[in-house]
Amino acid sequence: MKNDATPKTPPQAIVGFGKHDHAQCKTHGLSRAEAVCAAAKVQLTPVRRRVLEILLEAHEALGAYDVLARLAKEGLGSKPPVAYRALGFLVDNGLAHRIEKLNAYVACAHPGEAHDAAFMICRACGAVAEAEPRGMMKRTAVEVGFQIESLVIEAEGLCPDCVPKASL
Amino acid sequence: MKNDATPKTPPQAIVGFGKHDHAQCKTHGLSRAEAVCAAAKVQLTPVRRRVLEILLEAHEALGAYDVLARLAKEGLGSKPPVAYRALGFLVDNGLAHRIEKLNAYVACAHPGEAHDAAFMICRACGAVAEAEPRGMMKRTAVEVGFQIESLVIEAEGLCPDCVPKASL
DNA sequence: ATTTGGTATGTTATAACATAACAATATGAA
DNA sequence: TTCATATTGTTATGTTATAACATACCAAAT
Repeated sequence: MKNDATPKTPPQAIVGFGKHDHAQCKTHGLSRAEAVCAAAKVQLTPVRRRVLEILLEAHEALGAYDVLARLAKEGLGSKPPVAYRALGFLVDNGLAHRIEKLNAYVACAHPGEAHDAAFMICRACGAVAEAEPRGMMKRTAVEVGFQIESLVIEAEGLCPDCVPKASL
Repeated sequence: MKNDATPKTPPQAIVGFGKHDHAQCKTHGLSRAEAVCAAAKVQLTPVRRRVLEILLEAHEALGAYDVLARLAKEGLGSKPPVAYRALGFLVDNGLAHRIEKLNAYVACAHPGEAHDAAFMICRACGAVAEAEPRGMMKRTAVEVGFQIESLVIEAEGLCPDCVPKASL
């Protein structure tokens, strides 16, 4: 069943930069989240579920206060910790990622257990695409004896849609 | 403050995790900075020079307000913009890097023109080692047509000194 | 049925990080 | 000198984040 009555104007990808069926990636994301939470024996509560929906609906990375503003409009919480805790939960459970360069959050493209990710962030339109971080740093780390616990790889630049329009 | 759990005893590396001649890396960093600024026809003013010294002297990444506090003690400026401008100048000219995960700054290990870098950040002692970001994301980006302008690669974990002491 | 323990949420207050906007001053070139 | 530009100083505010504590809820143990 699909409830497509939510056309949020420009279709900017979370997974990639191309167009995609947004309603589908939202429903898919939610059902994956249900499964992940059930498997991990953690609760996808109304607030957490709604925050994930908000991220899935958004066409770009959202700041904690952006999320909070949306929650507040729906009476789901109005104070920073509410948003930060829900976002923290989603990140901890591999359902969302924090983009350090933007102090913002996006729904994970491959929900499952917590994992590293690499992002390509378009400075022009704000689109964020998730990529697989391959080896790279891992080798360097092993060489020097550094034990990687988490890895942030963030590229900023222009997405395929924006390259042609680039002024600078 | 942030990293007060840091044992101030051992000299922790900026370039790597091993010991090193700290006085030397400081004087070397400063002379490289002179050359870089001369070549780029930009001014290494007293404030900027002192901020670079502060970073070179520090044994860990410093927040802008940490830097500011040191400047203030010396009468070189006491308001946030002073520190942020100097740090911005150093980053823009490849003399320092911003560590997104920490909202903090370190002197660059290979001063020269602006360049990407990868960091290994020890969550236990705050030591930060700079590594060379090799290929990796670049290929993924080319494949999808993303034009990388800047890249952040940040690993967090335990440095070689802290692995043995690891409790968790 | 009550207590207890765990998880989640609500709230206050504040810490920590960052920049816009404008004034004052210094520096260098015409 | 005079103008233009770069830098610094300052005020005010904006933005992001968390500590600390209170309350609500549910489920298992007594």
